Parts: sequence; C-alpha cells; structure tokens
Amino acid sequence: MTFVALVDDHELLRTGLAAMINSFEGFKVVMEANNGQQFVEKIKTTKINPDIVLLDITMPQMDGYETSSWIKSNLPQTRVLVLSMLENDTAIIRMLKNGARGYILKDSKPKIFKDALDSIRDSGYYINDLVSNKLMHYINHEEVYDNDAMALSNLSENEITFLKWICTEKTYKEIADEMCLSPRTIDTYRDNLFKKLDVKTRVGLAIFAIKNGIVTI
Amino acid sequence: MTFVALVDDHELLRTGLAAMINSFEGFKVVMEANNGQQFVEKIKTTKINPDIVLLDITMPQMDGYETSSWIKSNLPQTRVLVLSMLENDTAIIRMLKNGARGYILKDSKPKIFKDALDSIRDSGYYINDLVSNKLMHYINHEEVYDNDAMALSNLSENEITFLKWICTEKTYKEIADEMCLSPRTIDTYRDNLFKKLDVKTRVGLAIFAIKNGIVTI
DNA sequence: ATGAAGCACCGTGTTTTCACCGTTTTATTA
DNA sequence: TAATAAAACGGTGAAAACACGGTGCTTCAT
Repeated sequence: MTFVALVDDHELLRTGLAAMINSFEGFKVVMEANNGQQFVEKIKTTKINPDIVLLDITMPQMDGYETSSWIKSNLPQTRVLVLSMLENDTAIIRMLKNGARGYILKDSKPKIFKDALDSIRDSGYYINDLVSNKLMHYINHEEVYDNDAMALSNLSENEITFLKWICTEKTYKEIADEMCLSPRTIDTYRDNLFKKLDVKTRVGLAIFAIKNGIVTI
Repeated sequence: MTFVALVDDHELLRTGLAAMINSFEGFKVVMEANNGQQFVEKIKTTKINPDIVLLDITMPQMDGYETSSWIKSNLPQTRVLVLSMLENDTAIIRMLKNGARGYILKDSKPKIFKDALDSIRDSGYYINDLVSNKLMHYINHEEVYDNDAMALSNLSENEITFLKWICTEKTYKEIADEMCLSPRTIDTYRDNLFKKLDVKTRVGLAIFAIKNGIVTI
C-alpha cells in the first residue's frame, strides 16, 4: 500500500482528489494539509510518513517551492508529485530543481493521475511531455532559466514589495511615499530590477510580478 | 431527488465534485460537461433535465456568462449555481445578471456546498456574504458595474489588439508601427480606454487586459 | 583592516507618457 | 444627400518614466 499526502489550499479539490486516489488500487490518502506549513507541522506532530506528496505550488503561508525543498532535505524517501495550474517554464523547472519527481496540471484526466502515481511509486519518476519538453529546453537554454529562476530568490524584501506597488497606478514618487523611501532609491530599485529581470519598462515589471505570483489579480 | 449537472473544464475537480454531491442526501449528479457548448448539446440530445447546474465561468468554447444566459432563456426551471475561482465584483455581478442563483468559490468547504445546494433547492437562491456584499455595493454604484461589465463588449477590434500590445514593452510609437496607424491615433485609443475602463496609466490597462483574458501570460 | 558587495541616496538630461485641445476622413443612415 | 457618428489624425505642454554616473554607509568574509 502506498501512502499519499495532499497539500493544497483548495479544500474541495482535495476532497475530490482524496476520493479519487482512495479508489485507486494500492493507494491511500493518509494526510491532508492546507499549505506547506501545516504539512510540516503534521509531519512533526504525527508519525505519518507519506510515500508520495501531491503538492500544489501557489499556497498561503508556505508555497510549493519551499515545501518541496523542505521535503527534499527532511524526508528524502518521500516523493513529490506537483499538481498545479501553472504551466510556465519557470515554475516547472523550479519545482524540478527543488526535488519534484513529476508535474501534472490540475485539469488532467483521472487516468493521467493514476499513471503518474503508479509511475512514481514504481520508478520514482513520472516524466510526461510537459516535463520532458521543459527539461530538453532547459538543457539548451540553462542561462535563461538560471536568470529567471534565480531572479525570484535574489530579490530583496523591499524589491518584492516594490513589485507589488508596480502593479498599481501609483507613480514612483507615490510608491516612494508608501514605502517610506526616497524617490531616488525607488529609481534605483527600478533600474536594478530592469537589469535583474531583463525587462525595460514598468509594464515588463508588472507582467513579471503577475507571472510569478508576487501579485494576484 | 434533485438532479445536478456539472459544467467545468477541470475534469479532476468535476470528479471530486460528483463524488461529493452524490454523497449528499437527496442529490444526484446526472450530467457532466466540459464547457457550455457541450452542455447545450447534451441537453438537446439527451432528455436529461437538471434541477441545478453547477457552472464554472472560465471555460473554452462557451463560457459561464453565455451558458447562464442560455439556461435562463431555454431552461427557465433550471437553477444555476456558479462555482468559480474569480472573486472580482464584475464577474459576480455579471453572473447574477445572467440569472445565477448563487455564487461560491472553488476553494469553499464541503459544508458550504451542501448549504448552497440545499438553499437553492428549497428557496431558489443561495445568498452568501460574497453575493450580498456585491449586491449591496451594486445598488449604490450601478454605473460603475455597468461601465465595467459593458466595457468588454464595447471594445472595438482595434482596441482589443491595442490592449494586447499594451502588455508588451513596446512604446506607443512602436505599437503605432505594428498596427499601421499614426502615433496620434494610438494616443487617442489610449485616452479613450482610460475613460472607458476607468484607469489612468498604461499599467492599469495592462492589468485590465490580463484580468479579462485579452492576453494570457 | 580592507576590499568586495549591497543598500540607500542624489543630480542631470532625455525620452515617453499623459492631458487637453482640435481637424479631417470614412462610414452610416435618415 | 445631408446629417451624424466614428475613426484617424494632429499640436502643445506638463508630468512621469527611464538612463547614466555618481556618493556615503553598512556588513562581512578574508
């Protein structure tokens, strides 16, 4: 029997998932959590040790990236299968770098699910087209992903906050007021981010912020 | 027994939903569809007549707005319960205007689901805080919603195209080149959209375009 | 202790964006 | 065909955004 944990903030989806997975021969859902933090707590307080964790990316408190890293270092025998709506290269590569063994979209058909779980249990990995394409692409364009994937983690708290304000209609001067910083500093933030993220305009920054979940619209 | 139809392009969510609803006393899922168009076809070809339709908004082919309108005029005794991730005012008001009897978020707890279904079966409506707040607000700011909801359909082809370019890093002059129009015309497009959409900056336009699916990022 | 790295800050100048005014052209239809 | 709406185009000036080249002040590892 393979034990499965579900980590996703959508309770409804979780309920459906649990029902489905429990209906699969040889699989049993033994834990559910709303986010990474709750998952970590449950791991620590209970003695439950899941074989496979079905993990969402966008969650409050502790997101999928962090959670997957944590699992990689604290539960090395536990395998992560990402279950996300995000289809963009950065998210997929980043999760794989953080130890994920497979990546499937939330609107997949049940059969895909079964296949993925079987494959991860038996071979340790589930390599679908989504993943293999990104991997192939990654091999040839590593720099791009490095820039992009690292970008997020290389951003300071202030830069993240700044990116949130970027997605409003405030001027840089007004943003400076909001953040209690000099307008010049804000200019520097912008210029640095232009370089870091390889964009040239405020719209570029806004798109980046949205794409990477720094702001939700 | 109350018959329920599920219209949502996320098969997994549908599976979970179906399992959950079938577990509720007195409810039975009698039809599932991937989108509005498929739903309409099934209604026409089969003799199934659902009492309640659980309807998503963002779907390919025929979205929730259209589908709800169609149900309103073709199946007047069928009641629509919206099930969406969208929490923004425009979406909620627009669905209610198109005949929806209730609106719940996809990450609601199962109990909310049961309550909503019971309420719609018994009283015809499910008025939660989400809906009542928007309704109250709507009473007092009707113009705003009219502007917003109508905005999308009031946009010309060129304006839509322009909004796509807005979400790039091109300057207005470059956009003018791309669209084979004078820079002045582009200025006018921008100014008109500022008024129509009630925004003040290019970032505002970009956010609107993304929010309303004119561009996908 | 020193040199590299990062953050906050500043000045100047150019380009782009935005606001407000108006004219010509095209299409529609009464 | 004259009236009318709309789309395309234009000028000007102020405000905002962007580019570039800096200064101090920490921090922190060598």
